[in-house]
Amino acid sequence: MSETHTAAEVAAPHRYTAALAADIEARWQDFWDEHGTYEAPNPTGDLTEGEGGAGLAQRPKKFVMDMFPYPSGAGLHVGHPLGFIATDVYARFHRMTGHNVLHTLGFDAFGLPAEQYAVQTGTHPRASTEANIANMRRQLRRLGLGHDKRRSVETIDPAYYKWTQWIFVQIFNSWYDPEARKARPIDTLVAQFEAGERATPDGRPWNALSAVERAGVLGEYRLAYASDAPVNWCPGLGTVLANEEVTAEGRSERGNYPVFKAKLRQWNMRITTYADRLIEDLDGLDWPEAIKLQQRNWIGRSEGARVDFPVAADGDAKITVFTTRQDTLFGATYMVLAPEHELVERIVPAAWPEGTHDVWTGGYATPTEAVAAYRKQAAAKSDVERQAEAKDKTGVFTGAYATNPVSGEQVPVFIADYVLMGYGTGAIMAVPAHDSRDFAFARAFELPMRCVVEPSDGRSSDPSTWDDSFDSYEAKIINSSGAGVALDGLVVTDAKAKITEWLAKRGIGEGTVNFRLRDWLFSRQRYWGEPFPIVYDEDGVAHALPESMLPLELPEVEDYSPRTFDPDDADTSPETPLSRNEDWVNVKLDLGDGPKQYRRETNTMPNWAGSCWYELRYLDPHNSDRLVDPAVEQYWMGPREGQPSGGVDLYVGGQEHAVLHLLYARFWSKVLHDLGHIASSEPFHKLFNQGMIQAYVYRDSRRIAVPATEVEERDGAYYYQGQQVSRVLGKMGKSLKNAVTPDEICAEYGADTLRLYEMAMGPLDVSRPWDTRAVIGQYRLLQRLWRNVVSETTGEVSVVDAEPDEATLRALHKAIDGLSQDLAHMRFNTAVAKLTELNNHLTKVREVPRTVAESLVLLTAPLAPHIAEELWRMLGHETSVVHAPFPVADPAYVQDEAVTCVVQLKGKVKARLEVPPTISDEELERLALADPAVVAALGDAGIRKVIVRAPKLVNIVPA
RNA sequence: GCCGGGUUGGCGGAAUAGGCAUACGCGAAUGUCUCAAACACAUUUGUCCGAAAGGGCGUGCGGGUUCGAGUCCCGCACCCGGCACCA
Repeated sequence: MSETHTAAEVAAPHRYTAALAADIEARWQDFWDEHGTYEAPNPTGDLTEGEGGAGLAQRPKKFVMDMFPYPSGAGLHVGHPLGFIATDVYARFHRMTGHNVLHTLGFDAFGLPAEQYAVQTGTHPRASTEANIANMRRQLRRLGLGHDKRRSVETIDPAYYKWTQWIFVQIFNSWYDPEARKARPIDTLVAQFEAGERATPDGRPWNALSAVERAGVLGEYRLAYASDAPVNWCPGLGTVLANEEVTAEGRSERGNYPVFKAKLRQWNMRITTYADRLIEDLDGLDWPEAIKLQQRNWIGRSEGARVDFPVAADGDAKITVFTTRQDTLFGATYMVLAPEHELVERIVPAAWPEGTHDVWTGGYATPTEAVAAYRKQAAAKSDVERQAEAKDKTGVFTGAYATNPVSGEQVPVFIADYVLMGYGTGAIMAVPAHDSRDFAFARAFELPMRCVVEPSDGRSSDPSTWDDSFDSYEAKIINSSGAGVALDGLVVTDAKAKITEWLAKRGIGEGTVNFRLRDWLFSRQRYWGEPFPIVYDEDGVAHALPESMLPLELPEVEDYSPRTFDPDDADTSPETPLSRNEDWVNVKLDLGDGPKQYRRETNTMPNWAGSCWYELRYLDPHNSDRLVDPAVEQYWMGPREGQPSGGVDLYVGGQEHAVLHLLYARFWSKVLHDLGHIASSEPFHKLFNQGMIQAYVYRDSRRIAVPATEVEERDGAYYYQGQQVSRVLGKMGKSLKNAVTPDEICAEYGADTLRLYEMAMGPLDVSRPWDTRAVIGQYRLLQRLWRNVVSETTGEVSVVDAEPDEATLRALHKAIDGLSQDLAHMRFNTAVAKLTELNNHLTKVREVPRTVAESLVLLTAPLAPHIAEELWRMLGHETSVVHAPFPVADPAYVQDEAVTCVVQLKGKVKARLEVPPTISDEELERLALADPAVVAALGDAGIRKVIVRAPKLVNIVPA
């Protein structure tokens, strides 16, 4: 103790202060670690021990999970732990209501930032990542989060990524059987080929194919496959990216570099085979509708038809289009191929046909020149430019004509970049009268339009008079009769069905479903990721490593930095850091047919890989024989009542993962389920998106952020070093100079105060601004709580062994009831408010009865566990409050003895009556009409009607 | 452009199921304690009129349903998020 005691310290030497909080918190954090307080028992395996391990079968379980953090070098700011605190409160509440609760936290530690940081500072990514993890573990421990530390995983741990690689091998060694609607081992497909049940592409028997040919055939089926395909190449990052990692502006999500299309040999996951199931199974999940919708939109299912248009000059060639409006086939007056479409070379004639319109040729002498020029121009265009020019349609005539299969009409074939190679078949039939894009193109190129859907908005049926196309699903089809089929008079849906059937009968089309979703590009030209468990033999055939060779550890290399290029130089190609280690790349292995020379795959997996399945490893983190013990997985995640697909009971994280991580994880889950490795077919049953904690950003006249803590407010304006600065709400972060760390708040008030503040700020799913000033409110609450149980002068427990009075009992049971419901439904902000109300009530009671104090402490425990443990111990309990039973409300005290009934006159409150809650309507009406204030307000006016809602309301309507 | 979410005091927010608008907290004002300040504690705090009693007005804007609307319906404005030439 120092010499200079403040007056308050002298007057109240045992007040709850930051120093006392720090002492309490450190002690209990040590206690929890020593006693394994948060260890949840498994039904079998090495983790059957754990607090409350007995009677596993009788107790409900709860698997509560956060999206695990990426260990950034900047450490945590107060925004990061919001979700962690929420799940912790939720987990603690469920422990106290008798659940076996699994709650832990790992680290998603492979990925670009660690590597970029490592390159900048010259440290190995493992070293910087481990240091970051250690720092974050320290910061998180300070918050008193009740994690089962035995179960924490790190994706960079070889013991962990052994199983990431193992899962990759499972996916590589399977195919999707559309009949069974599930993934099956690739052997079952080979068996079909061998037995001749399934024909090879060229019809030869399976055993007549060479090993290379067989590998090629199987590659068309494997769920993980390498292929040459146009991919997103980002020279600035030196790697290729998944579609999901490219922004709408055609730039990289990380780093914001330009992204180009380049044809490269890359690994992919056949996620498209699961498109339907990924949509269907959303129905059984308890997810925010907004997120489900985003996933549905991303997968983008659309029903339509494929239709073949024979090329007029080349009887064998046909252009297959995908359309959702096959009912408008009679209105198709031209066709468009994507510029890259492979049919283009084949159909282009030597010369322009007789009478070719001038605007169609682009001013070139021959179709070949025109097409080549347009292709070049289109390829050079970035996605940004392409979108900016979306309204100005460009294109060029190929010189070829195709035959409309229903009208027999010859329609010109164009190429134009408004048709995308990656969607549908890369070719469309253009119906300018009923599609706005085709309409714009037809206007620009003076192409004919035919109205085949009767306009229902009063316009004429002559498209030449229109400003835009007409689109309706309720309208009737017109002008659509021809060779063998007539659609006139049918509404759109009926016309679709009829024409689809007709096309199918003729073998020139069929009803089909198309998806926006593409296969998932799975390889990266990076060092800091999981190596692929794949080697290539001398013929270039890929082989998966057997389980006995896993994990395939990430080798040391001289230079782990990616080869990056001028961000704008599209004519570059990636170089993998792993390829620089020749000793590692070239290996002699025995994969079952004797030692042979192989070459390793030198790409690494994307950073999503490790997060696609980590929930499973939490369950059985040390199992070296299996990914997860089936009995353990069944116990924690198996399907059950109301959770048809099984999964984690609660998963909390940010909205930014709506499609990426959540879609990938669902896909892996389904494959593992199909192959019989897990009982659950969805990883996360309930998903909750927490909002962001925002912070004010102050900028000076040069728009540069200034340190937020040094800004002063005067008369509604803000000043930094005398200069006025602007204020906007933004993200919290180091670069914006507005980050507040949990460490500083813990130092000033303690972790319990921080926890309460974050929970009290507002509903968990809403974003709101951080306000350091307001934190003190929760500090005061804890001081009041402390004072309600402990004397500030003696430090002794001050509760009395007396019966609580009626009002206190009602306040207590109301709080118990309110907190029970609020915590169960994750309404943490109102839970804190109710705890505050109870505390405020007890502050007014001179002496707090022991029984009430004990309940108060139990109610506090999920939210502020340290102070609750300390008070629980001081009240004489030997065991931790963590597993103490949460109080149960007595309904007799939840309801008020007297209810305030409002008496309204035409909806305006005129009087209040204190009445018993059981009062009858008749009695209440009598009382209300007799009330002097009501009589006075009513005056001479008669009564037309009286609405009585006993016991809360009477509304009188005067005549 | 399309889809989704939102708009309540000076601020964060509360309001089962259409029934007392503003719980709880911050801030502010006043007071107690203190030589003083800070802390803590107590009281007040939507707004307008009024000395008060009391009254008027109030949940983004305009309309509607209803005895009664922050809540339901129609139209509009603004803000935030997602998707975006997807055939």
